[in-house]
Amino acid sequence: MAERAETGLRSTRQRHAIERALGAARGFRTAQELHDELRRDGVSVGLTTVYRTLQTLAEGGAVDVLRNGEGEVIYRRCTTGEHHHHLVCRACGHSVEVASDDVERWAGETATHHGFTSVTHTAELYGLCHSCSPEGRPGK
Amino acid sequence: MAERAETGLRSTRQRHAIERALGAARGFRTAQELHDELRRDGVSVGLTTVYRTLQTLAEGGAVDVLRNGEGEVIYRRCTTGEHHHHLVCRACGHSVEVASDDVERWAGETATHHGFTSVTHTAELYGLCHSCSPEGRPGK
DNA sequence: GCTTTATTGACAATGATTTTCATTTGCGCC
DNA sequence: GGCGCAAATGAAAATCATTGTCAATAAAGC
Repeated sequence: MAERAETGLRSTRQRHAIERALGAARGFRTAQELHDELRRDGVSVGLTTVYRTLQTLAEGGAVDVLRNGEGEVIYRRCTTGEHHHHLVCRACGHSVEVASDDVERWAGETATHHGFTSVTHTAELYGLCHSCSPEGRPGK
Repeated sequence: MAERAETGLRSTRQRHAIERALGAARGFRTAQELHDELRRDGVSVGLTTVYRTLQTLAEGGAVDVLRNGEGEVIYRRCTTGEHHHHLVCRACGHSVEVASDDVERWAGETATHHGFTSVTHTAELYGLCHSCSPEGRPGK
């Protein structure tokens, strides 16, 4: 349940294709988008396999996992392993990736203070990007 | 599409019940949890109606909408004032409310830096409370 | 080349949310 | 107080992303 890194894990055509597609993508992709792109590329891979492979990669820390505004799971190849959060525009969906050492520290300290372990956290910012902001008018 | 406040909108038993339940709830609720609580309260309201009413309230800005870690939509009565975050135990569901000035400041600064306005944020911590922690064994 | 066993993938199943549509019911009006 | 219509309700069916099932396939090691 926690030992898998080198145990099994065969090198298959499908896994390579999925990793390549993920690497080629600049941003986040849903499993289905990735599946479509592979099909478009002429690579035949089952949707189930895409889902499963992405999960496996995510467990191994090879990809970042989060959710888009609609609750769908989205994946991205892990950029140097450091994790960050997102600032999303409520109006147009535009998103910016932001670092957040402060939040990481806060999460860790708060959890420890309350005796929690194995802590993960979510922190998303929602607002109106400058293109969507009604200038000079404070929202709501 | 933006004019509805007084147009239609009848005052029904169901809508009142849902609003009351939301007000009584301390934190976020999924539509289904709310539905269960209403049933438990002896109030008969259709699940469909709960979903629809929550959507309507959300559109009107009366409730905050976000998603829990599993991608489910969760609602909370809009408390534009003070807010806090939650540290939730993954295993038993126990939750602790935590203040977080650091996060508030980070959210504000980050948003401003990127030109966003009307920013709100969510920050939830998920972990294992000390009762559920496998002592001495790091998770996963 | 052969065996073992992880992997694959078509299909069924799940579960939250939405849609459909016939019935009910606020609410303004007479 | 009674009518009528559009909004609201809700049970059941439809969606849709995701997960489970399981027989067939194909790496890796011998």
